[in-house]
Amino acid sequence: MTDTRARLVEGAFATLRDKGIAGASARAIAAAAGVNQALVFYHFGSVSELLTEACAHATRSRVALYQAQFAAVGSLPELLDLGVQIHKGERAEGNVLALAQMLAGAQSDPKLAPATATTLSMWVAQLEPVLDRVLADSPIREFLDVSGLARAFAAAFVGLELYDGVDHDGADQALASVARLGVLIEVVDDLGPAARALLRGKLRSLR
Amino acid sequence: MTDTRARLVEGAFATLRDKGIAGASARAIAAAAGVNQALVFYHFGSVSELLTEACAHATRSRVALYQAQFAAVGSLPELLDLGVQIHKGERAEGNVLALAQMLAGAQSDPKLAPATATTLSMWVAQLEPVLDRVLADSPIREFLDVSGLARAFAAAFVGLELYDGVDHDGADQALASVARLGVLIEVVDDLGPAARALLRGKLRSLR
DNA sequence: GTCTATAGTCGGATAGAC
DNA sequence: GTCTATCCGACTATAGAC
Repeated sequence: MTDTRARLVEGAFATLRDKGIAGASARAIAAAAGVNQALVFYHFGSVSELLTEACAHATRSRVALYQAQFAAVGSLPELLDLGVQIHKGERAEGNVLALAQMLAGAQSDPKLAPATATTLSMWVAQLEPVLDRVLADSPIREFLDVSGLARAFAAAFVGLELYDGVDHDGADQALASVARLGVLIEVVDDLGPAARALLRGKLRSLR
Repeated sequence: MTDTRARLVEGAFATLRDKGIAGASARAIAAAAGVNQALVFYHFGSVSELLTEACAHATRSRVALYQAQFAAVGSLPELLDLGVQIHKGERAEGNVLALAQMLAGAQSDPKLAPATATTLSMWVAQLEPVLDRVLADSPIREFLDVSGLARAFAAAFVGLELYDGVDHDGADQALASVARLGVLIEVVDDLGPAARALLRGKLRSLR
């Protein structure tokens, strides 16, 4: 990737993060990148395409960063703790916020939708096998839709990030309560063979 | 409220829902309301203030609509079912989507933040007492932060709504999996006195 | 209260010099 | 590949007629 292209991609991401989708104009992006405004159109054709590229690039690098940590997770509480940790890291970095802005923009600009869906699915793809793994021994696993849960968690994350922007304390409280929910499930899993068999039976009867 | 004011409030909401925060200009809103563009500024001073008013008004009326249903909820699965139902109703109506757009806009326009936080807290205020009530007899209640959970659910809802805009099937799957999670908690609550006491003890030791 | 008209700014996008 | 210059549409906001 040439220097100018890279600067534009970086500038687009920073603008999306700092000024939101409503403020991510070609001029604002070019200013953040320190290049001429016309180059946005020369290199990417349109602002939407540049934003698409920026979002994909940023997520690729962040997902790669966390891959090892996802792989090291061995229990649900650990996974939720990693989630809290990622939330805090990405809040500072602004990655999830940028994704949220893309999601908001995609509701009315169809050109942004495919890239946004792909970006979100990159996080889901990380989450799903881990969730599958930590629930492997649990009696509740066959009752749950792991793939759906992974999607729900990813979407909830985005919502929490947006919430954080208008009520920081409230969002922190919400995040902490979710982390506690993980411990709860772990405890249930650890009730002993009798309760475990009872639980399994009850769940089976409900399917 | 005079006719013009009411039309503008209605038009602002519709524009926010249909064109997103990036497309909610004074001109677009006035066109949707069928009134002159200058009247936005005469009646509300600025677009931000009109959006603030529109969001508050829409949420007030929708929350009132669901109040009876919230009051009738007697169990966690019922609450989650109501959540799914509200999600589907509001998806059609566009209320949660409008809130999501306000949240996205508030990240970069501080003038929108207070109204957005208030709007979200109106949903949380509905949710919290119900959550408190359906968990009243559960051994897990004293381990959970009900207020935080209510906030997490509200934020997750917003995230799911945004997700829905770029991947309808994925969002539906996510929503269904969350509803199943409720049944799971109910089943755990219903394991019998022995397992219940055991669970209570384990949770106490973790506090 | 409502309208027209308009000032002034910012936006996407392109043409053409270098 | 990069720049300047520019077209033209859309925007916020206001002034002033009615």
